Amino acid sequence: VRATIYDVAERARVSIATVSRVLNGRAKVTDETRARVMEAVEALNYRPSPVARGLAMRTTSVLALFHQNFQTNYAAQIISGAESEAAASGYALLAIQIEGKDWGELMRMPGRADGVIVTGSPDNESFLQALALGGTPTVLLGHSRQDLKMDGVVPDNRQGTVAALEHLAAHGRTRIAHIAGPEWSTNAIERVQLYQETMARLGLTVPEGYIQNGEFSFVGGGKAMQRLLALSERPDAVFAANDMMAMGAMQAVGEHGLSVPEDVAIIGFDGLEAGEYMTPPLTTVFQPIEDIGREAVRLVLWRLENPDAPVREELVRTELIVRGSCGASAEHKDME
Amino acid sequence: VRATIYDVAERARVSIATVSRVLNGRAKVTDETRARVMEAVEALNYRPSPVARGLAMRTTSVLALFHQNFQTNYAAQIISGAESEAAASGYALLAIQIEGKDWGELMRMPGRADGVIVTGSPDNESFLQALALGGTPTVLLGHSRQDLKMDGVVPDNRQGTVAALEHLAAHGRTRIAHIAGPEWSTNAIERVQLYQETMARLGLTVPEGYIQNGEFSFVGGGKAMQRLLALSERPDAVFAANDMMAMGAMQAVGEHGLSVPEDVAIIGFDGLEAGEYMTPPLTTVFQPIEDIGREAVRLVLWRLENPDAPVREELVRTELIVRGSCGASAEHKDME
DNA sequence: CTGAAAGCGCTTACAG
DNA sequence: CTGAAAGCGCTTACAG
Repeated sequence: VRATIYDVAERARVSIATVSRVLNGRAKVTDETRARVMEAVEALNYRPSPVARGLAMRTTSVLALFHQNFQTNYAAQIISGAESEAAASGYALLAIQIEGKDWGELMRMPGRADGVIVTGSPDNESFLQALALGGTPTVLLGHSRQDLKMDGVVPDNRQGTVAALEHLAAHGRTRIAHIAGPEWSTNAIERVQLYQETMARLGLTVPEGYIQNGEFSFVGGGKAMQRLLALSERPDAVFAANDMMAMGAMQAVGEHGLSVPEDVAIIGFDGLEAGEYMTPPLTTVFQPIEDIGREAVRLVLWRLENPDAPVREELVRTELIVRGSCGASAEHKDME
Repeated sequence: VRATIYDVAERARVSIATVSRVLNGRAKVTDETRARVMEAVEALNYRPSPVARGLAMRTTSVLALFHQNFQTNYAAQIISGAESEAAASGYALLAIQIEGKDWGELMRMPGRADGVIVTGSPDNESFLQALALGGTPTVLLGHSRQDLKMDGVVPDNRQGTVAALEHLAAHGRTRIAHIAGPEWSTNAIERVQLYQETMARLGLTVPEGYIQNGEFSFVGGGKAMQRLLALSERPDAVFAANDMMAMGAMQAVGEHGLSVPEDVAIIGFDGLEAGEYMTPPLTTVFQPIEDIGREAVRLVLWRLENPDAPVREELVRTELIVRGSCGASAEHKDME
């Protein structure tokens, strides 16, 4: 029932080629024919079929975003940033949750898009391999892959982790534990390594059980904290790989009859707005999540234009935001 | 560089029609030719082009989700639910933020999808009109539209609002104010109406200034609360149209030197996990947001199959969850 | 500046 | 069961 380019051409008494030209503004067209065509377009309420155009131009004007699960604040921010940036360049955003899909389902999606953004994930190596083989330009969130020619936008995990741990150490904490994120996140994995590395450099020991997995969730963070509190050598500080886990940990500390930051200082990662309103407010390593989503889109679009350029890895600044949960907010304010 | 159906046909020494048939399993094919085709498919790493298939079949296997802004927990849950449900039926989900796009940009998107889900919004009436005119099956979040033949999935705002207000009244609150959501949300608008209606039925007055807009955000809720606290007849309770605003309001009450629930009882709407961890925990009207997303997808898919069925409106249950912020959690527990 | 025609990569009657 | 051919709705050399 929708009008096609043929209907428009007929009404405007021109060829479909001309209709196409005035609509795309690529070639010279008489003002008069242009007017006739536009009149027909209006009258018939014509909208070109993106699908047909896609077939003809071998391009979809779609970008696909793959992420483990969208049901988090982090995902919401990535999607929001990516969608606005994509839209600004005329692209639509396909949102795809990796969780719950088998390999076959996943592999059906890239064909729908000109470019792909994937949460960096050692977990789905075979998916990345297939993606590389398929030739779809891909940017990773969390790392880059020289071997697969995939660009990446990665937060400065080193800077953030080091700042957090040094801050805790500077304020006298010595038994600093780590609540880690899930295996599928390269960011989470990198933060564990940086935690270990930095602890060693600071001359602090990492006793058995000081690294607990909290799966990036509030509940997981709480459980991880409970395990830490059950340790014989109870930690006096915790660095969590994201804010949700840090908040869960705070709550667990309270339920255990201890208090934050007196008994256990806590620092999270992300800089979620919600942390600001906890009691005490959550100290955190801020990363501009929405910007990371935007940057990822810019990177794929750039790669589309520069297929042969060397792999790029964009490092995004992180920043320690000292609030109440690390027990040093007053001093910090003086220092600023 | 990607193999096409022609490459496969050539290698398997059959026609492209046969390749198509074995891939879609629609017609009878000899086991032997099937094997040859599959071998070629594997060898060439062939994946049919969704775009070409789309053109030929006049279908995209894509659903589009329009929402004001994705940067909220609510949006994350809607997307997550909608995407899983869509994927389960072989559809991909296009995520589109209405905010920041002009009419022309918006209207380019429906052509990419077989069906559309839109956050109910009086604000973009002309968009809905155009959608109806275009003939794309559409389901609305928040209401339905008989006149435009659009189905809807709507939370039971009446049940939730009435339960919240009656609860507050039953516990002796008489000066109950309302923090409303933005104009673009039909849910927000309906909640205002139900607030007024229910207050009247309960014999409670709604003084000038007792309805303040908080734009569905934490900050907006805080500001709305400040305005309420500045009123000569200060409210002793607040019913907010969502949890983010309720949390912002809680924080504003604290900053004003008053306490929740003693001075001001607060009830939100949504049932976000975060509310559970506030101090005090937020009493709220729960609605199954993720399920609403799923249901919306089921509804469009159903409409695709039943173009001529009468308009359907799915009512989704809501439920008052009594926690600390309304000042009645102890009694309530006894009642259960 | 404008038109006729080929082509994008599939699906699906229509024959056989 | 299988193939030749038309068609889906566009874009874009190629002529004129």
